[in-house]
Amino acid sequence: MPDNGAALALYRRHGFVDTGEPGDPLPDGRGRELVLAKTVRRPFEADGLPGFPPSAQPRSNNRYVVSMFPYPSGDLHMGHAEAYSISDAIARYLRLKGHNVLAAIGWDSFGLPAENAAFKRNLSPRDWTYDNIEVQAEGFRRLGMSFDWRTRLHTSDPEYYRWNQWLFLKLYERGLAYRATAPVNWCPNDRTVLANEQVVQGRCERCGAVVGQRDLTQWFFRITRYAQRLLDDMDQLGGWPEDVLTMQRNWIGRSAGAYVDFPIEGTGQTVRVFTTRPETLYGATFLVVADTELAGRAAVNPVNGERIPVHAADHVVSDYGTGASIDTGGRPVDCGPLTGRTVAQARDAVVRDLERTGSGTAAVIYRLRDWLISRQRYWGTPIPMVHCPACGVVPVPEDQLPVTLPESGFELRPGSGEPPLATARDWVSVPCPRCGGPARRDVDTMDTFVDSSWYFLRYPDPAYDRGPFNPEGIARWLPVDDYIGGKEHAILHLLYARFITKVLHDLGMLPFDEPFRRLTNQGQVIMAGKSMSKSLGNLVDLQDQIARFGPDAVRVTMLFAGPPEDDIDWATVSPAGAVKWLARVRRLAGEVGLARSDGAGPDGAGVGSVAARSAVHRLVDGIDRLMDQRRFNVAIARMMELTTLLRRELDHAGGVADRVVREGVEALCRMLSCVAPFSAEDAWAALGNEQSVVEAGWPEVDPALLAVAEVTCVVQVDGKVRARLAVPVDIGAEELRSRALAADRIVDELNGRPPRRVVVRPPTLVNLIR
RNA sequence: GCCCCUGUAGACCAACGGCAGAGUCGAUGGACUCAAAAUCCAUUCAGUGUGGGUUCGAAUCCCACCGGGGGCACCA
Repeated sequence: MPDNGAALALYRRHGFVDTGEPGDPLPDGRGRELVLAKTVRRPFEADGLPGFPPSAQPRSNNRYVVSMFPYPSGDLHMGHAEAYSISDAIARYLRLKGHNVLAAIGWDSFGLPAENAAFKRNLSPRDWTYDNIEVQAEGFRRLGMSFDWRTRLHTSDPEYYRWNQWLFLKLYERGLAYRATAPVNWCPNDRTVLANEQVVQGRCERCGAVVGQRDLTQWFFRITRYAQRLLDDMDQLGGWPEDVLTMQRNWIGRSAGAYVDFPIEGTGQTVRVFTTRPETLYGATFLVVADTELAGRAAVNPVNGERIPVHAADHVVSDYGTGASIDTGGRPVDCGPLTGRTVAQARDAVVRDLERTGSGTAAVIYRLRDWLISRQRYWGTPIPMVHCPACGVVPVPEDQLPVTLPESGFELRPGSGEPPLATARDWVSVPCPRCGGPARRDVDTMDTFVDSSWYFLRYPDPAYDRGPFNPEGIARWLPVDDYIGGKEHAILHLLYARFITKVLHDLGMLPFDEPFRRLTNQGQVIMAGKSMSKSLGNLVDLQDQIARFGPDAVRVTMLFAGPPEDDIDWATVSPAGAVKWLARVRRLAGEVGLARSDGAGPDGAGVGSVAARSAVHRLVDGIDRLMDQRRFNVAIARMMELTTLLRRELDHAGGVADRVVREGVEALCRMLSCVAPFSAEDAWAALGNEQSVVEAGWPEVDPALLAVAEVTCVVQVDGKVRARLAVPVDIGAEELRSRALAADRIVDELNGRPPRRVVVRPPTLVNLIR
């Protein structure tokens, strides 16, 4: 624990005791949050779960919960705590509801930060990465995350990335991986390729030199071939937030229109233009091209033979559409022979005409670009290709995978401008798989988005060695029921994962073609309006918060702050408030548990009130629905309400031995275990239970108790409340109408004049309009 | 510039088109205490960004504007 006297005092006042490591003896038996870690861990680390590894469990009762896996940049931070508090609440809820749940964890452990850190501190990217993973794994245990640790995988393990290479070969076989020239950021001073995030305002992040562009031949995945399916299959994504779907739709950017060829006078050349508005071609005023070569000449409009000028402008992007555009001056359809037709008719007519004369064709284009996967980096998956002077580009045979990274004998930041792997001379030289002659390995590594586009398929059996994933595991768990992650991955990661899933589906390896049924976004944790990040400084330290308030209070604070997708400003929330609530629950459970062990509460005493019992059951039912809707903030508010209700009932009605109170406290502990596992476990044990609360199941609701016999009906006059009536819930419209009209206050109000209109909405509302 | 989301007490957030308040924090008062802390109880405060519209009835649906957040962008 950090030296923080005042906070620690608060923590102790609420009954928490710093008992050190789990397993240490209890000093006084009151608070034992930290000790309880061992209780909470047990079912998920040692005993195993039904249906894991893949067995005969039916898919129908299995639930697969995945949070976007972490990058091991250091210790866990506030953002991790939020994301995994959400996924853990879902996993624990589903377990209580009787599902077999696979809650997976792994690490996205390739990537540039490892290389940067290694270079700066002169150590190996591998050591830095795996040390951080251990720190994070321990952090997750401290937070009480109920992962099944047997899913654990690291994308930087050769056993994992060999399947990236396998995947690459499959895409290559199907014509979905190809080489093309593309520009990269190039720092002339460091003589190295830079990632976009290493370019700050056009300058190299490290040395400040102006970054230029350099053309390199690189590998691409042909995601554009799947553009239409990626768009169409969004119909299946009813469990996704609408705004994420909108973002993906915009990113794909489908445009339907036509290509039109404009002959350029005096050159014999034509310029091809894409337009979404072919019906406006009659009004074309000038042509705009990206390159300056043609400018100043005249183009001939193929629809009417008019001569129009050609301008050059740099706003025309050469790699979108055709690199040329047409300005129609916004002139309307009623030009030339199109007058009087609808836009759709005019469009069809123009396109037909263009196709007939051979000067154009209907076309659909997409904003989406192919996926450039080559990285001139070390800490990534080597691209499994060999360049042979005789045979050209040759794939590494599958049985020679994995192509492992060299451990030594290379430069991480070569001054020559080569990629790091190019300096691993021994590693690079390889006999050509085809002719056996001397050849060179591809010296680039893959974009880490490749790693993350299929990892969720491997979790059910991460040691599987006969393919990228175990088909039985797929049959038992996939697709992912609940996927949780930040909106910063709304486009690229999710689009790539959808793409790769479709490719694997087309390879006959997956029975589905959308990987994630339901997506929950979490917002960011910010501090006093400022976002936290490595570069800006982590304004709030997770470990410090845990030390001050305990893991449960941190989790509850995260979930209670608002809807999951909203940002949390840590300056506006109160972990101390969460501590108080958890302590209240524990006191309740302690008092009720003590009553039993003391033998207090003689039989027949404290049978409890029906009204209180009904209220408890209604709350449980409501919390169930709220959890199901992932509305944790409201669910927790209801749990707090239940806590208050039970306290009142205990103090002023039934007492400690009251059956309703006991039933309510037990239900509360079970539900609480979704969001505050340590405290719930503690309170559950205090009630005298031997088994873990996670095995207790979700509290049963008696439907008979949900019904309320009597409700308050509001009687309005001209929309203003004038009277309230206690009425039976099943009251009929006619009966309610006459009772409302007979109410004293209403009789006075109407003063003998009958209302013009009466709106009756049984059983809660009557509105009289004068 | 285009698209999406969002504006509710001092703060964070609730509210099937039907009584604006479930919950939390803060503040205030009380109980307990020699006193304080902790605990318990109670109270306070908004008419829902602004202006229109639809409706018997609008925080909720529609339109416009203003503020905040996000996505795309000289994208044809």
